[in-house]
Amino acid sequence: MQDKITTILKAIADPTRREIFHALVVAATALPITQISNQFEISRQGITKHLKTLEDAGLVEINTKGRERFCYANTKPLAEINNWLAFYEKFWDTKINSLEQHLNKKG
Amino acid sequence: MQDKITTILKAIADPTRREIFHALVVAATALPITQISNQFEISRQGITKHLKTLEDAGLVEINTKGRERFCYANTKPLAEINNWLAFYEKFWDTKINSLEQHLNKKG
DNA sequence: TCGATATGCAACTATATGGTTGCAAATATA
DNA sequence: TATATTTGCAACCATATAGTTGCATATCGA
Repeated sequence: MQDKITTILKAIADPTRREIFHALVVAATALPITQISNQFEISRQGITKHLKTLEDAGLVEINTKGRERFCYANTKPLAEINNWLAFYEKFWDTKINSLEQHLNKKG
Repeated sequence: MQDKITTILKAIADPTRREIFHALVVAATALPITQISNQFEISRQGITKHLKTLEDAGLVEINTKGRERFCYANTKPLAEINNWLAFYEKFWDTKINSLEQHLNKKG
């Protein structure tokens, strides 16, 4: 389907998913789905879908115990983004505005 | 509409847009739209749409000169992502797997 | 002035996405 | 065992997204 970095970026590009992810990161413990969905306005099924997307990106891991499914955040895949950003960091302040360069050259 | 970080993340979540952005970053000079679209398989209008999305995120700035529109990359908005990531970096290696913690507690 | 080039706008299509509801199945508990 | 709880699956809906084509307009250069 799509590459790893795209999957990760799409997962966190949605504000609701970022909220879910954040809630899981700051939680001291793994949380079952219903308990997560209680913290949000949208339906449990909506939450489940978001969790699936986060799981596909490796940002959430889910472990079944009895009838419950405990979810916890895994922040490691975010390193991929950091990695992607690293290349462009070089340009953050040092790069001379290339348009101006261009226009100056041409007059 | 949506907040800044969401706009930026959505902009770079698309692989084609990341390619366009990359091409502009590594270009030594600002590039007119047609010249950019020559580097890609999709139509010029497709490229224009992507450029609009990147522009909305502040990742591309466009300057008209005559009949041409020169595009150049601005990497600075990426700092927002770096900022967002910073919080979670704390958890990258130090965090104890919270599910295991939880399960161990319960037996 | 006339033709070629660069672009924007609008309409359209197909598919992805974020969300919903209803229902069935599995597990826990009284 | 009967009931309540947690969940997954499937169908469905509305909107967003990625892409297309056609056409009009503005500018450049001969």
